[in-house]
Amino acid sequence: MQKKEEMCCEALEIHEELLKIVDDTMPEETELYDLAELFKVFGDSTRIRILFVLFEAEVCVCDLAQVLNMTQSAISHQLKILRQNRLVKSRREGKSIFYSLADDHVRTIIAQGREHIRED
Amino acid sequence: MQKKEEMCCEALEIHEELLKIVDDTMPEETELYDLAELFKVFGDSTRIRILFVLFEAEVCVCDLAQVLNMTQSAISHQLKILRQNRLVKSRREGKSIFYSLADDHVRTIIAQGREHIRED
DNA sequence: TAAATATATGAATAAATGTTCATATATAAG
DNA sequence: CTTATATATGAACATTTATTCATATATTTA
Repeated sequence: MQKKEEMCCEALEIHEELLKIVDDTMPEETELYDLAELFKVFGDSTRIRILFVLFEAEVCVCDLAQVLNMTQSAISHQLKILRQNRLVKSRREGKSIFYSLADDHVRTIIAQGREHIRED
Repeated sequence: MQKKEEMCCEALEIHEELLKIVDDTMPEETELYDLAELFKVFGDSTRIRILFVLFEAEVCVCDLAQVLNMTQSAISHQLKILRQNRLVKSRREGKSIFYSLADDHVRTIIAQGREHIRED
């Protein structure tokens, strides 16, 4: 018999079953961490703005900075985060480095987010 | 003629065109802010874990706390954020309050995130 | 080789965020 | 009406994070 402190809502059976289901379906600790890490990247309006620009064209750092009216340094720092999470890729052309979207998950994720906030 | 400081990458024409496109397609400031706000909610592994539990069942606060091995207070604080962003809804039943997913965007967004991190 | 341009990055600072602790609210039971 | 149970919440603290500033790296041009 369980101790009182370990019980909850007086619903012991449901609790046991829930534990089993969660144990079966909950992703590994590292995957949960990586998922949260990925969504953190989308959780900043500067990075969102960068992504919206890259939806339209391949753009160099200095154009991004000008279009978004931010310093080159701030943009570079954010591009590093986007790069590390494989949301964008880069390509050198002379002195400039051009950035573009890495894949289409970015578009899907942002599209779903927009749908959600539009539905109130 | 533009001043030198305002130029960039010596590619003036492309820059002008980019400005126009971005001006046409970039969402309003408030939408960008709301989007970032929404993704911030997904950017915490505790909230992600809560959502994974709610993928499987409607669960009361105290069961969530036990299953995730966290304090009731911590869970309640996070549920408030999930509620405020309409990712979960709640229903009272006696002394307990049961939480469930608000809609299916949550599943889609998380599924896309998982796909992204799995593709390296 | 030296100067100019484009980008990256480390350190510092200010702001945002998650958890804990104490406590408030709400419902049910005695 | 008093006590117990379930949940919510404000304040405090520690951690994370975005921007700025100064500077480093890399490429092109003179």
